[in-house]
Amino acid sequence: MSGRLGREFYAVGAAALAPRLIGRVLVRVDDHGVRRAGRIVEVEAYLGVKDRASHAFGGRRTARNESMYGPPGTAYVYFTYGMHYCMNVVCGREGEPAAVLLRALEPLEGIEAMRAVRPRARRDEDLCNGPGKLCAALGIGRAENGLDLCEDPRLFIEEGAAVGTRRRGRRPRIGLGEAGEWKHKPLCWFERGHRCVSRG
DNA sequence: CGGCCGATCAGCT
DNA sequence: GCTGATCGGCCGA
Repeated sequence: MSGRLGREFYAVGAAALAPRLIGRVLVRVDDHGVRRAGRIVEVEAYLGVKDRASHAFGGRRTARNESMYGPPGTAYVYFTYGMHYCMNVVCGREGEPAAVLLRALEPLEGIEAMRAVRPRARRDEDLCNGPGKLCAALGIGRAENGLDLCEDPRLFIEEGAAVGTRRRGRRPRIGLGEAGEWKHKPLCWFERGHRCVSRG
């Protein structure tokens, strides 16, 4: 049993936090008190107002991305493509909208509960190998947007075991449109060779 | 395995 | 009216 990550862990820039999240464990305690958890194996950093690929580019602030402006350790969950949710961990200083997108998990606990809500995923490694999939599997949606990962009993991240540099890969972020120079910056980190990474 | 496409809505022009 | 930090079904090689 390992402890919950605290405020100071999240109070760094997105490019510093992102690789440190690899190997940690995202925990969701659902309405029935059932724990669903997964080891973080793929993340992306969104650096803030200067990052053209970020929802907060240029200081953009709307109802959707409001939680990006909250304190470090806030969950930023947004709705996209008319049907999927994606979860970010807000980081840096409060008021500066930086965040790390959680892209893939290795399912560890509550796998039956995950299967129940994602019946089409045949193999365990297909339950959480994408940002929309992991939110669906863990039951993370609109109601979880803005939760404080440092305090809330329903959603938090445990220390787990950080993955060392040798076992980490790094590449450009996935799924961006034309974000200029920002499209190609290597701001996606993943655990090398892990079967649950969304793309090799 | 890779490419195309539809689902469906918030935000922007 | 178009695009998107996506997914899964269907198609062809």
